[in-house]
Amino acid sequence: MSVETARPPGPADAGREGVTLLYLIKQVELAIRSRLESVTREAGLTVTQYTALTVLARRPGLTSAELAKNSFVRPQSMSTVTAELEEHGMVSRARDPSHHQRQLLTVTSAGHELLERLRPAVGWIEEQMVSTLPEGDIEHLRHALQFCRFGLGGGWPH
Amino acid sequence: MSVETARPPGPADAGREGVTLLYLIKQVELAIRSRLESVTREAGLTVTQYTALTVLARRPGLTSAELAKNSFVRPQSMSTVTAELEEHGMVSRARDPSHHQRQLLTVTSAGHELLERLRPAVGWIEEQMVSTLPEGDIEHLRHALQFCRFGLGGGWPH
DNA sequence: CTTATTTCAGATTGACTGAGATTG
DNA sequence: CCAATCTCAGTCAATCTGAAATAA
Repeated sequence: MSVETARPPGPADAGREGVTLLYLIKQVELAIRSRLESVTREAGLTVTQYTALTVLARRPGLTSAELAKNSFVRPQSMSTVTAELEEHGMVSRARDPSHHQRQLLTVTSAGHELLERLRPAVGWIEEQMVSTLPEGDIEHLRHALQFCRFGLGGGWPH
Repeated sequence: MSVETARPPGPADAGREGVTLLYLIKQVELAIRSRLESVTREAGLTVTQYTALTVLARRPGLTSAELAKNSFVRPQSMSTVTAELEEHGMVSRARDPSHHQRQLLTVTSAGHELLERLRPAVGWIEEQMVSTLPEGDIEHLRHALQFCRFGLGGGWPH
């Protein structure tokens, strides 16, 4: 409600009705990625590497394959990312004693320091993004996006 | 491992709080792209080509450079996309009489037919995505995403 | 001369597929 | 033997950068 009236004066709103949610999400993601890349590149990481690192910081002890499932990508794709993160000294890989082919991942102290160093800049991107959102709609948006993710299912590309 | 299976996010998702909006949008976009690719590839187009085609159908007469601005990418990137669309006979390029180096783009009849043919499958992806959303939240989500896009501004990568 | 548009050539990122080796 | 994990090698999609030609 009053979303219409509270809307910021977009440049060129003409012909913008009927824009699909799929298209909107793509555009927002593109805008996010370009800004995130400026932040992570200054730290020597790609956006994908940084993203995996943040997930590992929240869920230590994951394997690369589990991390892949969690991120909806193939194990092979995530494997290269975690290998690069280890090369950069951001994570360490230790063999699982009971499953010797699995490698348990943990964020190193250098990794944690880097995450702390980037936190303000990354937080600023999200603040900018929601800065024009009506008060109280942020949590609503978060929940809606979670529903969208599960609506699309955990299925992999085929 | 308790990797989240097909289940809407419940109130007790320990360890999932604090997931950033940036991360959620990335994941939803990834899920969308993989499904969209299955649809467009069957028609011989990439997702990027299809997306540009839908924008051109809504806003005929754009140039490649204007389309690039509209899509938050560089002119060089969009130029290759529009060239490919012309090769496929989906769009036609006509010189602007008053600005002879500009090429005005219009969707051909074949392009419109293809869009019509793909519309049900693409619509089905969006339906699936919002199928678990509480009733009435879809328009709310659309508006919130538009706010996010304007919050991030029209800035290009640098 | 400057600016915008287009085009060409090459690099990078991030995903994919397939195949092989190891381990439980 | 089977399933899961990890690694290696190659491909593809989509963007970027830089440089050059053309036209207003």
